[in-house]
Amino acid sequence: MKRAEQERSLQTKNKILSAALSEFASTGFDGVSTRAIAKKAEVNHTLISHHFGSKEALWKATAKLCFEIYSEHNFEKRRNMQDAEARTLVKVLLKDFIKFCANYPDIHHFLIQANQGDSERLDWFVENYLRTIYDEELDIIRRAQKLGLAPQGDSMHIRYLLLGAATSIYTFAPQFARLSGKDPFSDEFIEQHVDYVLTLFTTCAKKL
Amino acid sequence: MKRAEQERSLQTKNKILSAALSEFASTGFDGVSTRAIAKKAEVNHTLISHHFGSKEALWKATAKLCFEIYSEHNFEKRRNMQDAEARTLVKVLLKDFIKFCANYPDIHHFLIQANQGDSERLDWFVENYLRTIYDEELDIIRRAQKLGLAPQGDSMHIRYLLLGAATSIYTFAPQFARLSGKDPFSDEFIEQHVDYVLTLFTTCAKKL
DNA sequence: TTGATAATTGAACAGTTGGTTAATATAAGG
DNA sequence: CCTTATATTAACCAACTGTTCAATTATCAA
Repeated sequence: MKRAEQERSLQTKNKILSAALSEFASTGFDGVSTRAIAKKAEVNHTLISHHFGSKEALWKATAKLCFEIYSEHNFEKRRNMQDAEARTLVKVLLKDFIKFCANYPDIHHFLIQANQGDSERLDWFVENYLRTIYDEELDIIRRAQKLGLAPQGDSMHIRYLLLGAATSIYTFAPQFARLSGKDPFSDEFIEQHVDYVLTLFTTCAKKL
Repeated sequence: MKRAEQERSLQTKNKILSAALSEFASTGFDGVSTRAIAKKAEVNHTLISHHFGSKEALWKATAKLCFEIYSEHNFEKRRNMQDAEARTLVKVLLKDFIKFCANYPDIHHFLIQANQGDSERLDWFVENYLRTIYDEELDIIRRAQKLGLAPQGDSMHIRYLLLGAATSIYTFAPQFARLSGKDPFSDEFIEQHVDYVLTLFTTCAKKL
């Protein structure tokens, strides 16, 4: 008779996962040891093998976590907005996307590192999760384009322009902080950042 | 009686440096071994210690190389354009910046990794090179803003928007290639990319 | 050509670190 | 209480780390 998974187990797994996200994000798969992850998670390092089987499996679980955080975040917004006017809806979605980039920089870092590392892992990630996400995102971009809320052109290309504009200041957060003396993670800054990016894209669209 | 450095020595140093740039760019300082760099450079691994002294010193030499590539590239453009009309000059400078991002993605990756790694190394980099570069860049951005070639607002912030928009598709090049089936490094694509980014920024500026 | 110096090589050091496993101990559930 | 789930400890052992040193080869000034 199997026994249900204990609450305790879930907690350790979550501690490990969030440490893994942070570590994989900063140095990539090869740059991080499972021991370093365990240390950050304040957990015995053998528990990684025990709960996830292998480092590779932990990485995949972390990738899945990225996807879930993103999806959940997105889903909630959409549900709350389902009966809004199309124009308002799309604008809120764009705004929220930018805010998400600012609030969850580790997810973006994780993706960057995945693009530098082993190509089989990237293949797996693209086929299992990224393709789904991007299909949805391209849909939003296209709707934004029709409503004059994004520049015309290849929607995939526009997506990367938006992504880059939204994230670059966080990819270079330590550098930016040193050069400007500002804290890019403060609430006021994030609000201002959202305005900058949104203005850049929407006013450009109107003009075209 | 000291003897001049041999041509042979310069060649090995350059082989090591360009391998180091590529390796540090993809996995960062801690993620790469000097042996891996030497292998990529097709050079005996002890030559790194011999020519550069230490891994740390090699990293700094690589950082300097990034700066030099960038400066040289910039300097040449400006010299060729010095008697052009201000508007044309700034437009060419922006265009060239974007093209540079597309053509030298490793330099951008190197910077990304430097922002994830040890903070003392980043300090050193910022104070010795980055601050100089950014002063010049902000100057160009401000001139572009005055001429209506870039959106209004904090010039440092605008700079990061531009940087992100210009580089993101190359930061995610493997992913982008898988999702779109296109080669972002082809000449036609780069031309198109420059158009997208430049249009995004300049038309937005006009509107404001 | 030769002697001195620069450049390269191969071997080795002296640890550290890697992921994983197996045996043992503790906690929780039925 | 007894079984199962979870956590800990110890250990393996191969691979890798940055660096040093003596030995070799290449190059140039004299």
